[in-house]
Amino acid sequence: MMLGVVKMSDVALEAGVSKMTVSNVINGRPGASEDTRARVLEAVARLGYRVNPTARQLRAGRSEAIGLLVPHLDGPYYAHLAARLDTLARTHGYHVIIERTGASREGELAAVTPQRVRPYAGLVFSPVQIGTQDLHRAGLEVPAVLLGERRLAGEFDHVMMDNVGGAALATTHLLERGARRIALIGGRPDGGVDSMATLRTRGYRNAHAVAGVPVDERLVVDAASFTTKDGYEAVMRLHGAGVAFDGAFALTDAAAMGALRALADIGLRVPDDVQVVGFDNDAESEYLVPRLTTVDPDNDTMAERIMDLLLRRVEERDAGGPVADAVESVMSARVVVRESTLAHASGR
Amino acid sequence: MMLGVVKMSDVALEAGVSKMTVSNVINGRPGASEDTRARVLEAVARLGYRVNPTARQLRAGRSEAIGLLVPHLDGPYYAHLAARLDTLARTHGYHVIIERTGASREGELAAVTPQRVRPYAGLVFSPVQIGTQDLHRAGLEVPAVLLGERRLAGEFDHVMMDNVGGAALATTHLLERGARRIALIGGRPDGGVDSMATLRTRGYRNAHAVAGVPVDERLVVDAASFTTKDGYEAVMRLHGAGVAFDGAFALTDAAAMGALRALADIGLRVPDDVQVVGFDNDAESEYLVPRLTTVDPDNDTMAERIMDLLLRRVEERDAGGPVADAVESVMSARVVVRESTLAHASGR
DNA sequence: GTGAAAGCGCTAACAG
DNA sequence: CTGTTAGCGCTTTCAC
Repeated sequence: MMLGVVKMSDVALEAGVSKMTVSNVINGRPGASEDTRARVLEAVARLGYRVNPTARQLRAGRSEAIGLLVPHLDGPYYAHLAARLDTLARTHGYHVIIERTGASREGELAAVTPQRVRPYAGLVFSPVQIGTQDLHRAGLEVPAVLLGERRLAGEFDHVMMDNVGGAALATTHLLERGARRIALIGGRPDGGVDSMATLRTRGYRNAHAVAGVPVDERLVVDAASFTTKDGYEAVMRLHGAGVAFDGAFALTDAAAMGALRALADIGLRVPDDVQVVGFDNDAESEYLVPRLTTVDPDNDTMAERIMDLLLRRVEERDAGGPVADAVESVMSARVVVRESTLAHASGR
Repeated sequence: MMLGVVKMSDVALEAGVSKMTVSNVINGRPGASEDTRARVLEAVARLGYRVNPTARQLRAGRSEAIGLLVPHLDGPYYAHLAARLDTLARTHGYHVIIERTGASREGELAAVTPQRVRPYAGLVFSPVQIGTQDLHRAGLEVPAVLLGERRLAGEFDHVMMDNVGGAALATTHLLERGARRIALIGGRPDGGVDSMATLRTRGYRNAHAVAGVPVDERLVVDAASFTTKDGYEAVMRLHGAGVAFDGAFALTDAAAMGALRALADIGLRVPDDVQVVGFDNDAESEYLVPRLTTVDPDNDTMAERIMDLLLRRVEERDAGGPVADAVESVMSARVVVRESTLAHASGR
């Protein structure tokens, strides 16, 4: 049980070989006799040697850490994704490290600077503010998979959830159950750049158009950052303004939860007076009172897809071969029907 | 806009000085004329130079990253803590990197190995399975603050929430509101090592003892990992076994949420038939139906305390001076009264 | 099959 | 005040 840090030269000494041979054995490179290999491994075990990732990286640029850059960890969404990605990564000898960008432009730019990103074998990045141009300018040096709401044409693999489609599904579900005045909690007008909010708003409008139901613009209310509190306040504002509604589509389950609470305070029954649908299928949504109908964006499949693409890129880079074209992958969403919408269609 | 990575020698060349001078200027070390300093900084700006943290670390062992080792990110608890710590760290030029240990012994041991820990300036670690001995054996080389449920005597600073006291407060609150048969959702018998569950269970028993109310052991039901699902199932088991109760203390807000849902399914009204208290004061607990009375462990103050202690240790180490004794700090909890317990005491 | 030399980008220690 | 030398622990290159 020697004290101090054991380094490769210690192992070399112990095994009676050179550092280089130790390095070769440890990295599973060919060109070492069975005998030597065994001696080295034994020395490694005896001394409890572990490579120093910092040194390896300085020299080889390699590491076993995958960076996950997320705007925040407030809700269960990114936390769950992180857990999922980490589990997948570990089956391949990597592990995931999470960094918050704070959802600000500066935060995101800082997080993708070469010196912050270099320690990672690969990067999973969910950009909120910055676009392909910034990313290109930042000169991202490590394999990356972008993740997010917006379509980001460019040189990076990109996995998106189907925001427009999922929102349309949710809205159509409400329309089919007889709702005609559907509040959109967290809705946002189409602006310069797409975001989760503008895309889901688009889905809401599309569904109305298809069904031939007009949208009363007063039903579209913003909800700052889609938290429970924001959802609560949005419904309260709606009620305060005297806008009547018989359905509510909240852009997130968290916001839906706040909306449910607000409806209870107002004295409106769910689903009898107002039917409610959320988006995300958080684990908790199944246990709300009433249980929440929601859009399941299939995050588990999404996580698998992300890790798949990223590891492919990492290997591709290690192999030093040609670089495949960027892939764009859109996950498909589905509606999970629960108590907050009527069990039976009430005509149409 | 030169391509490739700009290194310190490039800056030195550009500024007409040596690498060492560049290093001194960049690190704000004294001993550089105003003139030189200006020239260097200008060159840095012109070339867009940024230090390579890997190299710096290999040489100096220093970094600006603080590692936060948590068992999981399932609930809002650690996610919120991470956000809080990160915000605090950034005001001091550090940033927080989160790693999941998976709450397993192996996961925790792996996370604290020298090579995993070395990249950090400091460590915040919430151990679940491993104890002071393991930590000592692991030979933690970086300043660390332990965080957690259990009392961990030893060489490390330690910030704890008041599990026993908080649980006693919650239980006393229920007793004062007239509850006499209080289910303990997630309760666990005192075993070899303290854990969040055994400590809160102890508080529950203490409060009963003080009030002179006996505990019916059938009211103490385990709840695997204290999730919403676990809370739901625990109450259902209780009901299935025909155990009556007029109060419920859930070890976490998440479990309380599941308990509320189960009570609704059973047809018991909260707080009229059963009064419910949670623990954590999650942001969502205020928006549940009914709003949840809960124990607020004062996580924000806790985060400040943690960062405070850690940065002090980091500076201490940088200064190379004597090492101060380990500090143990227990945060104090309070009860936040909401709808899930009766607004007026009903005698006693 | 194995090893010696060189150096990744940076900084501590000392010399000037 | 500024520069030179050495070396952190590892891997790439190339010789044996």
